[in-house]
Amino acid sequence: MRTSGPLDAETILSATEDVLRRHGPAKATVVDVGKALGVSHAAVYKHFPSKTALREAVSRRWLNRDRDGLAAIVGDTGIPAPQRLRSWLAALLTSKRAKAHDDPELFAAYKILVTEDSSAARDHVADLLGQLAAILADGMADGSFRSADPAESARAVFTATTRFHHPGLAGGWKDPGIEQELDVICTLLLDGLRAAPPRPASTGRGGSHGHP
Amino acid sequence: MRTSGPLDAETILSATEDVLRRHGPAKATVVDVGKALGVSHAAVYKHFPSKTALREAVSRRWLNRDRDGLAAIVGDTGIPAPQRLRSWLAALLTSKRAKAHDDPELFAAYKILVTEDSSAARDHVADLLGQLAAILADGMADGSFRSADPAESARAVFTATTRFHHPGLAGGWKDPGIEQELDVICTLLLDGLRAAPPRPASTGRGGSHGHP
DNA sequence: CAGGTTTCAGAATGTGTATTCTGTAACCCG
DNA sequence: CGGGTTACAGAATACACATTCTGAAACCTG
Repeated sequence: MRTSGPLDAETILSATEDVLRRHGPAKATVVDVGKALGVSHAAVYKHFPSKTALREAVSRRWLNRDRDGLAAIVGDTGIPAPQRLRSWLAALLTSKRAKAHDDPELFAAYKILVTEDSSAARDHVADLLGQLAAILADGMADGSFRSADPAESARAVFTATTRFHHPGLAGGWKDPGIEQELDVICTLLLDGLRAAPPRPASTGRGGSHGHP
Repeated sequence: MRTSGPLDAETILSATEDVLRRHGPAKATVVDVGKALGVSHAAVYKHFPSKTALREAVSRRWLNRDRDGLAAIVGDTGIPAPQRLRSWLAALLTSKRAKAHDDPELFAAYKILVTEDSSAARDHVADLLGQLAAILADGMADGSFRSADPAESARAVFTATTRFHHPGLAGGWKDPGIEQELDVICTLLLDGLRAAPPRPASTGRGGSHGHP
């Protein structure tokens, strides 16, 4: 099946992506990948140390396509930060949902990474948090948002929108009202980010939890 | 094993709960429940139409214990709504985490209900949303929160805190910083709920999603 | 000697059959 | 006749055994 030349990592990754798409992460084997390349499975192991590493590399590439799409929104400093945040979160949902729907097998592979807490998944989250933080920092700089640690705020926003991007909750993305649901939460979060700290009287802030 | 008298639903539920705890939802059988009661498995079917119904009933009871504990916080109108909201969410995390940790098998049974979208799970969520809405309504009445539809706001707050109560994400509850993480999000949400609608100029509200 | 091959051990997975479980029915009994 | 029993069919599960897969090694070759 291989047309010419020596095997390189990119070629293997593409073949693996195809195999994964065809058979799914549960049934895809390294032998299949070799077969797709017209090569023995051991040849694949010359380029990747393990099946796991191979799967990770494929997912990484696949996830980076999302990331790069979202980066365009982050970089579009023409529109104000609050709107950009909204767009970014909506686009995150859209692209995740598209992946889950159009590429269920690769999505399943990604889910495995997340449950195994692999570095690929962690890095992806870190990338997204970085993008969020960039938007928030812009907004804080121009006064749209009140000043705070952009990284901490980014994590809060990301966590508060878990239901719209966590792969384990993908089942709920086909819900009809989901876009509006995200909209409501965006509004709530934007109000929270924008709010001036309330009159510093005792309005119940502070570390005390627990039932009194 | 049954000490006396005729079998009633409550007795069966308790026995089932024990069996579930011992064997887990995957291995527990109706025959086991019968054995625990000193009765044939068919006797159980005189009181419950199916194994699924039995599992649901057990989970319902188990979940209602959570709900009743949280209701105490809702009813404690002595403390201001914002603080009550904080306490309620913290207590929700605490009790869910306790259940996941102390009763892993029953928790697994509950997880099954959620993934199957059973009525027991839906009802439980509805109960919690009701409690949240009550707190929010109180806060709106006394001016702590700006006026809005309490039910819609409740859903937003509930969704925004998904990571702290959704059983599918229980793995993250042992995270050391989780209490603080919840705290940060509480603060953000409370600010959002409290915020006066910002100057009605064009600060980017409205239904437009998608990458521009 | 980079980049491929065949071969192999032990782990993982599949397969096909025996057993167990669910849910129903027909049957007792106090 | 409510509340229990045993008996049973078909679905689900467990188990033992055969196959396949992973990853490593030793071995070719331009």
